[in-house]
Amino acid sequence: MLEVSGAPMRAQEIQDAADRGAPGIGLATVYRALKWLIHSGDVVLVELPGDTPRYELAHQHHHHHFSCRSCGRVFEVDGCPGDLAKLAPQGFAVESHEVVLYGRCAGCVS
Amino acid sequence: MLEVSGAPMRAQEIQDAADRGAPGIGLATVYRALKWLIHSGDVVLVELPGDTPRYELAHQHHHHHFSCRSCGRVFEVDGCPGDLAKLAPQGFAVESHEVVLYGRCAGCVS
DNA sequence: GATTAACTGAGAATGCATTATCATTATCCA
DNA sequence: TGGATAATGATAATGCATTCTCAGTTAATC
Repeated sequence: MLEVSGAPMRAQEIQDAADRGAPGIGLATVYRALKWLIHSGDVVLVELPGDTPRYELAHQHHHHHFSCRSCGRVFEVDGCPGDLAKLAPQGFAVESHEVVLYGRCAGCVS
Repeated sequence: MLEVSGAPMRAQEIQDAADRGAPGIGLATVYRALKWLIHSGDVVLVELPGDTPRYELAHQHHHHHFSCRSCGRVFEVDGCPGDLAKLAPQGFAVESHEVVLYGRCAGCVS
């Protein structure tokens, strides 16, 4: 009933996609569905610096994101630099981290 | 004329600080000054996921940020995990990256 | 000191994502 | 089929950072 592509989508993009399958879907309905899905843990809010909020299917595995400066699309990145706790100053307790890569995606590099 | 602490500050915080030194400073003036300073390269806009924009003095050295979940303050972190280009999928060109650590700062850990 | 130009602060206006409102429509069950 | 209840869509309202507006003030020039 709610199609979420592999990449994090903006609420507006989700509405567009939903509207393509079932014309007449309102933004309010999209937000209502997102509210549920986030609450149930099926969807996760993804906020990248300087970008409007996006939503993606909740994955079990830890991952990060790649933002293409050319086309604006956001991709998931499986790898992780690993232990970043040692970067923090003495006495700081690191509980989690976010990594965002910027550059050009395969489609925009060529 | 514009005092910027070691940590990235919100526009509102900058106004508060400026107002303390020279009462009557308006937000408009703060934004006008920021516009200049950013344009001249002396100040950099720092956007952390899910947080309101902050501004910090432009440093030459590459660094990242630590956001304290307890007190909300943001600190600079000198270290860097290094080469993150290998995390991206085949064919993706990584040009830069952002790393944000979350946890508790020294003051909030104790 | 008078005139002009540049700057300032207060508050209105804007843009945007999100939420609330509410009349309408679909669903369910007797 | 009818009536109660829940879901929906359009749109207005909200909250927020930021920009615009404009009258008043300061600074600069002659």
